[in-house]
Amino acid sequence: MLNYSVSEENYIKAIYHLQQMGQNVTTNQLAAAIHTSPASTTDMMKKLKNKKLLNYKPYQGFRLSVGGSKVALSIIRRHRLWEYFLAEKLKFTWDEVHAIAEDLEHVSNTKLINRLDEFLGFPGVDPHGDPIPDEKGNIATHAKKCLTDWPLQTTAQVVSVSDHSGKMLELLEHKKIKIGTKLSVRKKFDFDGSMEIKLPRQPLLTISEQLAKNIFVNHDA
Amino acid sequence: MLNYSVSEENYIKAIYHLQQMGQNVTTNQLAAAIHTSPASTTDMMKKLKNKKLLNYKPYQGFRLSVGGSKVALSIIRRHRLWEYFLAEKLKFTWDEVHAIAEDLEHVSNTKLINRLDEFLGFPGVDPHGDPIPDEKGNIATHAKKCLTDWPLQTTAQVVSVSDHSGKMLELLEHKKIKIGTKLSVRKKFDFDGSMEIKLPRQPLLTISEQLAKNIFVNHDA
DNA sequence: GATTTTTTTTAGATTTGTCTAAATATTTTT
DNA sequence: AAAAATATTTAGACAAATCTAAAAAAAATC
Ligand SMILES: [Mn+2]
Ligand SMILES: [Mn+2]
Ligand SMILES: [Mn+2]
Ligand SMILES: [Mn+2]
Repeated sequence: MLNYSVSEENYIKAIYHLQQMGQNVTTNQLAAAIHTSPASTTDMMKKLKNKKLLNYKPYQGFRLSVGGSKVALSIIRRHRLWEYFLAEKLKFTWDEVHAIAEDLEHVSNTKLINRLDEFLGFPGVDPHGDPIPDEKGNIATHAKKCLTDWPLQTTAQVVSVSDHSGKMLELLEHKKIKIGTKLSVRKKFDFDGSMEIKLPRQPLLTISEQLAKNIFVNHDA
Repeated sequence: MLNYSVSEENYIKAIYHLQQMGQNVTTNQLAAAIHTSPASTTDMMKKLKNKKLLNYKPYQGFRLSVGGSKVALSIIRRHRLWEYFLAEKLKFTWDEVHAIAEDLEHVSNTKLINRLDEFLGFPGVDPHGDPIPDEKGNIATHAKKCLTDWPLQTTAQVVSVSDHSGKMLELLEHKKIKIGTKLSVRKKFDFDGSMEIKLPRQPLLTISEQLAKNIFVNHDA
């Protein structure tokens, strides 16, 4: 696989994430995600189109081509393996790993990444519960659901969280919720969307709708 | 400490190494070391001078300032810690680590590097035997000597090697010489500079002048 | 369906790091 | 001490990635 600049990689990865949720990615969306101007984004889209990483027609938004998706998955693989390394081996907290991995992900040496993967014991998910693509770009798609959409009185297991901030981590630690935690929703209140949840051998907890929106669950494995 | 671009860091590090051996570093020397044109080098020297990292007067060559040396030592610290990680944890061979560390060294997050240092057990030297600066920029200066200058019949210990290529590694492995190996020089031949050396419990070995020039030794610890 | 608003693209500049070719300074040789 | 050779700097250009402001296209509103 060819090599891409740090900028190109950041755009490619951002498009990948944005196109997960919805149709074509728009210029403004991408510009906001990457903190550049829409004008810069258009320039880069032309370039990535030329390199056949992108399907792009002016004014129509864009999607990654098959080749572009492969590149994206390789960047995501690097990012998540480094996140795992930082959390597991260097004892960084959850909210610290993302920013550092944002830089490390651009060191694109295949042998390095595969050796790192092996050293870490081929982890399946990163510290936020997101799956790590394998060398060929295969990525596990566990059908997770937002906690707000989970049926009442049904045991669930936390599989991932979508907010990676220190503030969210503080709250989750206080409530003793982490990736893998089992819980069930006892009651939901329409007034503010808050809910009462039950963890094994713990008193009932109340969590806000805002928190619930950032927690993703699945059936107890 | 401020942040510098990848290019700036590569120049700074190269100057540091070049000025170790001799007086002022010259434009052509540096251009050759970094694989750029002399013109580009002059441009960069002006820039680094402006940033007070360099003492530079046109046509007179350059040396790092105190501040510039600190920056250089911080880059070298990152480089050598990653080299150690790659060799020790990811099982890369000696000749592979340098190229990868050349990229990793530019991820300049102090906390990352200090945690890595701790994780590795605060190693004193990198896989080639070169000392690793500490957080404050202190670097051990063991007074090593080139094997070609070592007195005959005197026990020596290999402390470092200056060629990091796979070809040199192949030869050293064949001769069973590595960092820490004890040896003494039995005989030197003026004709081609070759020498016979003795390792404990091994038959006499002959090595070329070229090899001896890249091996550095010290008194048996 | 015309008008207004929003989105996207284009035009033109700027910064960084690089190059080649030409000019200038220094060093070496005669 | 001139002349020749070498080293260094300057001049001018270019690619990449960014920006702001203006123009053009699309979408939303009336
Ligand atoms: Mn990044
Ligand atoms: Mn993550
Ligand atoms: Mn480097
Ligand atoms: Mn080294």
